[in-house]
Amino acid sequence: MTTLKDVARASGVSVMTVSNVINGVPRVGAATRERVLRAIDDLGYEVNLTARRLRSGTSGTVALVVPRADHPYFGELAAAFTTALRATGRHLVIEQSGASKEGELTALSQARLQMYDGVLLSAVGLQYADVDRLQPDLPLVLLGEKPMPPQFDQIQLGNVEGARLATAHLLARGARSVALFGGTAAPSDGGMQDQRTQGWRAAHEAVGRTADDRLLILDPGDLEMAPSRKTIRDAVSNGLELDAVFAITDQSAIGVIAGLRDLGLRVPQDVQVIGFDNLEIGEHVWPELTTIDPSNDWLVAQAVRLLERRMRGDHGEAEHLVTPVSLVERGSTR
Amino acid sequence: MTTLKDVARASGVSVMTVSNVINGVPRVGAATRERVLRAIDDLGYEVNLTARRLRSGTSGTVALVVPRADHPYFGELAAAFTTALRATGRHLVIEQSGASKEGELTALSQARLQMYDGVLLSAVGLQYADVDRLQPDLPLVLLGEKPMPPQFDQIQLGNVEGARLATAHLLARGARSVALFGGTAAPSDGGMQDQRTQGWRAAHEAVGRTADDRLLILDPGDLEMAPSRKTIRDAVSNGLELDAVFAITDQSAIGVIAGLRDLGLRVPQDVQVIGFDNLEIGEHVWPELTTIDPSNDWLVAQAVRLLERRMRGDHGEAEHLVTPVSLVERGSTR
DNA sequence: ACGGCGTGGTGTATCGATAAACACACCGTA
DNA sequence: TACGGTGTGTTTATCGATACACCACGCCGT
Repeated sequence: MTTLKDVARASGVSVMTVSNVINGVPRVGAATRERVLRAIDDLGYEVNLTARRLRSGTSGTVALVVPRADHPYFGELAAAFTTALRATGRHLVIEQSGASKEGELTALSQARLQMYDGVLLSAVGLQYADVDRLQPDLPLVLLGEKPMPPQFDQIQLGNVEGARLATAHLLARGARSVALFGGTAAPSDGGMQDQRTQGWRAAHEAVGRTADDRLLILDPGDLEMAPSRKTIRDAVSNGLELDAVFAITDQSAIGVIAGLRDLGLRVPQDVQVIGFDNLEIGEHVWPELTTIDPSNDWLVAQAVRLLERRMRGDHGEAEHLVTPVSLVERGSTR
Repeated sequence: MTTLKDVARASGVSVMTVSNVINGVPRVGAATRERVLRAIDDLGYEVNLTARRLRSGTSGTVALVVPRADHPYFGELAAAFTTALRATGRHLVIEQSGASKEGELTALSQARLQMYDGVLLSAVGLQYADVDRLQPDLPLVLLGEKPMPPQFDQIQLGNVEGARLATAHLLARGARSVALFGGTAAPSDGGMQDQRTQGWRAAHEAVGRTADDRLLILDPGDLEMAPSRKTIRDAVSNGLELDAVFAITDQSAIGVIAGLRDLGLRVPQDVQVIGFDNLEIGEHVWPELTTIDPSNDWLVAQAVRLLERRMRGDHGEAEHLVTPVSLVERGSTR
């Protein structure tokens, strides 16, 4: 590998001058600059970023900590962040936390280790207190789904509002028994599933009804398609009567639709289904999936903006944002 | 940030001794080691990987260069690699090349820049000669879909065989006009699309027929769902007669199925459809997608194995592997 | 003639970790 | 007493890039 020293020797100047040429420092004469540039070209020199990083104390890399990288929602998120960060010349490294507190803490400690310039943390297992203990100067944006310490920037999806919108849509379309797929029985950590459950209840109350807890179907395991499919099938076979399902994620909604089809039920004629996330795939499955759009692009743009601000050293007031949500009506509801 | 120096000062020894304790070098007395470990604990010291990297000349990261990170196939690939590499303590960075030669060359030059320990390159735009020029000691595994210089390790999907299998399946199920969606008119770069087109032709010849070039529908743009859907719709509306489609990827197959449905055609009764990639989603859409399984897990495992070998400095003969493929029969074919 | 100043460029120390050579006390043995 | 070996630590140099202080030189005005 060729280094500054090689270039310096080849062009008969000091390493410092070469460094200055590379960084566009104006105290280099035109002739010298010419000579150095030619040498750089001849030798095919490229800066060693590791060295530059050590010197500057930055890494040019941002970590995205997610529970599972292979879930389509996080896949789309990761791709969007990769693109958004490239515009600022930074790289994204994905850390999988396995949705556990330990995994997330490890990732954060790794974060210091790797000298990431910033961290985007999709907190699932971490609690308020865990995050509260973190050094407050770490450029960290919480994509948290639950209440988190105010000293950190934070962007939440409009979970309650989105779930309310979804449920209200089903009710408005004549549904009488709106099951909630993937909810939580009792509010526990205030996380995403809690919030969407809350929206489901709120929508019922808004029309003077009460959500029926027997229609609350618990998360069958990471909300993946295959277990979701089996779970809804078992629930309905066991006599659960429903004419609509609000599935807490698009991924599980696709599983739910598959499960209903296994039973010979038609969507939306027999059972209406609505999801949450607005995955690209939802537009092309059959029936096309009605869903809630959580404005992911907006979330990504804001997260990058906030992170850039922190990475520039701004220690101003933390921002707490909630994404706008909207209903995307397609064929899986009437 | 606390450094070795701080720990050394706190425990009254030299930095080198601290370093030795951390790295388990056995030339440290038990009492001293105790003292140092306590200091490390007290100060919450963690090694600075950037410095270690500069010193050791490695980076602990591997780059995966793909055309588009947001395509589900590459998403699944990236997640699988992230997991596989974590087992060896390494990180994955995803570089998007935009499927262009320039993008891929930039990524490779970046690769040197970033001092990646290795590169997994899904070559689309690069030609034989471009890759041939690369320094042969770069730990590089080509996930290339086309013929590449023999000095590099290379894993190809069983494209020809898979496409043959897919087409043969359709023919065996009584299809008379098997369209190829996303093929290439004339072999150009020997890439994935050429190879799968070749398999489509081969399957026809194997049963004494000749593939009809009017049934060859060109790639409408990155094989994404929305353009695929529109393209198949236009083709059929314009009078193209077909009773089966081999879509070159699952992603486009899902678009094709949606497009056919737009026209009121039933899958598989009116038109059978088969894909290629065995994406997880294919199992849960309706009709469930018949497809070719390219053994992705096998590919990932082999790629990591080969890369590890190179990163260990092995300069032995390069391996050229082809993944085994198999037919996954589901509901989109009869 | 001489101090002052701008231009162009060079040494030196530093970021944090580590390999390799070196220092030194202590022991047994000839 | 002299000498080699062993067990523990320390010093020095280095990875490659860069911040900062400093220096050489020519030109100016007084």
